[in-house]
Amino acid sequence: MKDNETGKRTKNGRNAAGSRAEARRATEDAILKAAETVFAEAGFGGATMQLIADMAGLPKANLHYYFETKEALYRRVVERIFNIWLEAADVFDAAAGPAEGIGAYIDAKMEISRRHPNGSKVWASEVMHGAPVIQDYLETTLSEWTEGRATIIRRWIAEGKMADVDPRHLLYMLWATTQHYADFSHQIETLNGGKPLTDAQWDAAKASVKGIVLRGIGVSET
Amino acid sequence: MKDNETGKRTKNGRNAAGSRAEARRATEDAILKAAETVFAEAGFGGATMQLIADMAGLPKANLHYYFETKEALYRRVVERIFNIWLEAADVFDAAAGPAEGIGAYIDAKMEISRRHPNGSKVWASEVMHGAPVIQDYLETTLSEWTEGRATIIRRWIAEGKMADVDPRHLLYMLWATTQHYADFSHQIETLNGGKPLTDAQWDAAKASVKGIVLRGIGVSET
DNA sequence: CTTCAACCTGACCATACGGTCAGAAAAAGA
DNA sequence: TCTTTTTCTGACCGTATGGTCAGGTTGAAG
Repeated sequence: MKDNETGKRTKNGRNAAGSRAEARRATEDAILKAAETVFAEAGFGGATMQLIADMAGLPKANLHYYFETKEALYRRVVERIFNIWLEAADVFDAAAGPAEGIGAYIDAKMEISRRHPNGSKVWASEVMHGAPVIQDYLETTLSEWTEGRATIIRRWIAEGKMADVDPRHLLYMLWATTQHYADFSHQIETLNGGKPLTDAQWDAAKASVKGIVLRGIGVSET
Repeated sequence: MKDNETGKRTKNGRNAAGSRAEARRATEDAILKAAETVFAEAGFGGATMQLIADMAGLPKANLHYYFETKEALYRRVVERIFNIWLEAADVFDAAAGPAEGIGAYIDAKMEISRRHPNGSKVWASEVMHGAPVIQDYLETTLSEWTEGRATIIRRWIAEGKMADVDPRHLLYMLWATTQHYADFSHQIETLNGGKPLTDAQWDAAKASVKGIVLRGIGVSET
């Protein structure tokens, strides 16, 4: 490939300014972003390094300079979305009661589905295929997270702040309903006349989910 | 529809139970079942004809005698689960009101998640990757199905039998929550101490989902 | 029995994939 | 400037995959 850009920039023009470390991070980010898209669209088995390289605008061999293997790259993509996923928990912990906590959690997770649909899909795909690369996360971090949140929910129930429902199944319902808008976005889009949800429709979706769930656990919406 | 075989017997009077047509169907079924498992575990891209052949106990070349290509085989697997999926709608239509109809629909779909987890995963995977082979189903059959059920729900709302919720988002919630128990079974299993849900736990899951959803739409459980 | 179509399969093929590597180019350091 | 380190890349390689095919086997029909 030829480089006929102005001399000041680096060859590919991507890392015009900044230190070596910054340039490295920027390239890694570009690769990770492309990989997320390709893995989401084709699955791990269907994705090819060549496709990821093309989408990132790099030669394939360069990918292997930044990420040893396809598995290593995939793992990084999965870890990335898992962290975003976990961060949504913060709103849960800070809440005084279920209306606030669960309502905010639904909002946060719906926002993740909207902003990171590809990451959600990669995560769903990974778990669906038996979590071959993040089984340890499920057994440690996620397990602890779930137990912690279940404890909070049980306390709210004991305090009479919400109906007596099984915390586990409530959490599964929250995950399922919110992730559905990312993982099945194509189906939703098709049923929406082939068009993505508008901002207003996203708000309606959030309101609908919150409305049913909160009423379902005996909490009046705020 | 298959025309009835003449029921003839072989010259030596042997039982004709294993007629040619029956044998063919049995082999096709074995292949489809193996394919469902492999596609569910590895995704379309990760699945190999060799793996499917091994699981079905046939030489690979034999698969191509029954199914022209990998895609054709995959399509048949997807169509199969889609039909099972649609059948669950029957309980919806026969119902007099939401408590009955939606309650029975949840039960039916939870039962599908339990009995056909692999099929559910293949379906989810297909939709997640943009429905490359069943887009037409989404646009025709599923679209009509959804509109029909939405109409029923709107009627129930008009008759004051349930709260005024958006039928679409209610349906998405039903699909999401029930399918979650199939698609994310591995995660649920891990969070359940590494063991599959017992019969009692499945009953609890059903009850929990029905409880929250029905209360959420202002219907007292029956 | 003989015939014939349906069924089955080992061996093979072209392709595409993940990954490697020698060495060029660029940047940093002296 | 010259040297060293990091970054980049075209060309290449071994392997595994989806698919093919010629020829063998089976069993029903006549």
